Amino acid sequence: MSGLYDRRMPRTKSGSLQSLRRANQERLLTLLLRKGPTHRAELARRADLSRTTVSTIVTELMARGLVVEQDGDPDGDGRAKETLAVNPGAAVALGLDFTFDHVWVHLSDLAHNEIAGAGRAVDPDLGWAERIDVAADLLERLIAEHGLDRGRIVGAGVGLPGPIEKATGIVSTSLPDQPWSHVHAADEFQRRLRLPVAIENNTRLEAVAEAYSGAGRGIRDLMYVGLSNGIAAGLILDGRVFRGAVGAAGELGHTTINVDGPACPCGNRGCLVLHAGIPAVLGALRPHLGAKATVEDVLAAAAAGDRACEGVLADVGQMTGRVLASLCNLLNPERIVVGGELARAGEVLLDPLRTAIRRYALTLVREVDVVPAALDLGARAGAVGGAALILRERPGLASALVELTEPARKPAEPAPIGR
Amino acid sequence: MSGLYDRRMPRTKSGSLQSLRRANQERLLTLLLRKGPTHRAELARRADLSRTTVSTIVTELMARGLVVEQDGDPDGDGRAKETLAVNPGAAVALGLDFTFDHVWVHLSDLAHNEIAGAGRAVDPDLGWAERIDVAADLLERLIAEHGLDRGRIVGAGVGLPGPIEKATGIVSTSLPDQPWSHVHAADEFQRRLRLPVAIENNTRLEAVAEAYSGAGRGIRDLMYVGLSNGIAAGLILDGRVFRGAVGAAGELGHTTINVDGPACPCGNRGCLVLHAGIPAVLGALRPHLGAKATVEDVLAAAAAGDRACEGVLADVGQMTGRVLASLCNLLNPERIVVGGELARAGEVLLDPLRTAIRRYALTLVREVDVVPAALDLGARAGAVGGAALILRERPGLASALVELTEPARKPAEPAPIGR
DNA sequence: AAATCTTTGTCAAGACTATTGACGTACTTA
DNA sequence: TAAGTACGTCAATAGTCTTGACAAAGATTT
Repeated sequence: MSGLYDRRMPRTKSGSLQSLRRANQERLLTLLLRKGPTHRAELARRADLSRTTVSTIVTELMARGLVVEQDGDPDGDGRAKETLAVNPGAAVALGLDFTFDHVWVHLSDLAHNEIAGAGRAVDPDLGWAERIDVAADLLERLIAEHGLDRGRIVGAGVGLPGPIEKATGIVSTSLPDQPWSHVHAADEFQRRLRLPVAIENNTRLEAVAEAYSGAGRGIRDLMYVGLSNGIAAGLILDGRVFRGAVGAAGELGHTTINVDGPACPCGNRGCLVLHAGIPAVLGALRPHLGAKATVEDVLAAAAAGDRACEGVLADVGQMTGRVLASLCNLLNPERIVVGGELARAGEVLLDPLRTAIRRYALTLVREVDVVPAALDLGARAGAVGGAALILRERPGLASALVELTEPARKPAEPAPIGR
Repeated sequence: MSGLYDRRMPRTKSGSLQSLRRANQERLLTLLLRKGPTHRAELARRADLSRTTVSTIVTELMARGLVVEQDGDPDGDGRAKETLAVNPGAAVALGLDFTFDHVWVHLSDLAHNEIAGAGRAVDPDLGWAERIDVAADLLERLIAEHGLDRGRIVGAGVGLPGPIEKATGIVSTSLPDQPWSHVHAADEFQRRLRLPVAIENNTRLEAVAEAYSGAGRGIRDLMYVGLSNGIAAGLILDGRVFRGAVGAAGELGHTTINVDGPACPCGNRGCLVLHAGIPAVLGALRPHLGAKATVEDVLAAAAAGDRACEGVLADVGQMTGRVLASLCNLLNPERIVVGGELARAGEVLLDPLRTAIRRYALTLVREVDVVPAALDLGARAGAVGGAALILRERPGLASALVELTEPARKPAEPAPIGR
């Protein structure tokens, strides 16, 4: 996982006395980041430190602007607690998402609040370098517009289409006409952004957004399923993003559901995506709605009670559910979040999906609950997830925050974002 | 995961000065346990400690008998290194495995070497309590026979048939006639063994044995597939055992491979196990080999070139491979280890399995390599895995080792193993 | 309304640990 | 044989955290 991150950690000699202080600073900061606002005595208990030590460290952190006092609830016996919290404005996380025809940029504060966001449609044929230019342009505007300090951006989570090779950070899609094919994305973004960068597959970022601030909050074993042109999964296993040996985990669309089915460009027959992807849905309804129908049209018609549309969406749910049933047997997730454009069909699709899981999965595992993506983010989900990924998984985030506010540090470098 | 472990950790105030020494002791010990023998300067670099500190700590650890000097390779420039290693005999890990007709007991030293092991066939109808009695009896004999110190056993990894509920440690098989159904195994073994206990599914323990000392050594994302009466997987994801939301992850046998296939007791139709489980194999060959044929007979016949047997085993491989292809798309493992009784068929089965994966999985993920289980452990694999699980995943093992050798500690308690 | 209880946050003194810098040692290379 | 290199150890120093005591702030009881 760390392969995707810049590893210029502050080489503090962990274990030494000098760094013991630093380590404890980071520990308290991490506690505040994870568990939310608390008071000093509680922190002391959690971190197994004395109240005295916590006091001195908190004083330092407050002087650095990383921690602020809130007015919390004056509950409980004894003297009133002085509630402390991480200063959400102390730093910013950046999320970028590149889909085949859009570029999205998102900035979150430390509390996952949206600071700013923007998106722009791009020509599907646009090259990758130009796409980065678009993102840089959007980012520059947001920074200028909101008067942000570049030095306070603690990392960028970047979503790209296709699998990302974990070891190298190269986009290794097998389709040669994809703009990102074989681009060493980790390096490129590193070079352009001068930030710790995490490259991730689009769907995986949507999963992250749902897992940390959407319908999957607090779930350790989560499966996010994106139903759109392709069908893919983003897995959160044991509370962490799972990527697979080479970063290719999550492909669902090419699961065979019908050995004698139609041929697929992938080389097999009867793949799920041929029956349940958006092109298949539109194809099936072409006689009914005409050749120019869009997903919007189908969803609208289904919502209005059109039987044919309802039927096709129900089939999508049923077939997807059958595949998910097997995967539930294998992975036993606690929750499945269904997202992507088709998921907006709602219960017309979800109900048959649930039924299929209950029917085809084993007793214990079919207790999984299946919910629609909760975010009204739509296409922005990927970029939101990118920022969330940084806030949750960037190694040494607390360390970076302390570093960022080092009293005797040289003035922030220019940190060029453009080329 | 920690739910399965006894949590009586030494409540040292981590972060305090007193425990800083302890923490560093444990860190060096952990380094030695994980990375194998090294010398002081190397340890200092790895742990970011000064050579001086490492020296003093190592002296203490040697006085406690946890670390010993070896004669290592005198390579490199400069003064010869004094190679250090964990004293393998400093502690013992216990593995227990309960299959439907056997009880296995295994003791490993800290270097995963076998100290002792034993097994006994039991009546399939035997109750769970009596099975524990059998295990306790075997264990007592081994302890007596080898003159072992009970106080040095640092934990027990226990394999049971069926899924184990992660939160409670209850065996939650849905079959009411299983001896372990609904037994609160974690509690029971805790009570009987007075040890940190990890309860795990049999197949998962076999996976652990392969992962840490067999054909899957060093692989972060590993899939172990057990082919015997049932068909199940044990997953090592991101280097750790994966259990799923309620501990039921790993079921492969009831993946539907044929919608119109025969009915299965699980309620579905055309499950893989109906076509590729041992009963199915024997059933298919009954006209050919007779009703009394065993797996041994089939394997022997296939090895001798019997076309019918070869064909059936090849079919098992092909069908299993088709299912694994989908799972590779989802999980993108680095290696698949095939174990269980049927895996002993060798290439007759593995070759079609590989072919199916290459044919049905996507480009990137089908580079997975597929190997047979390397251990000549046979049925003992589960017990070996139990001990390995303790050595690799027991939280605070290093801590326990230090604790164990505390200079001023009260004499080891009787630690009754029987009732 | 006063007294008591409980818990929080701070202060000063003391205990402990790890580092620094220097030294002797042991082995390799020229 | 001499120089070079890296390892392991020693004494002195600097730094951090804890202990124990105390004032502060609110809740509860009398």
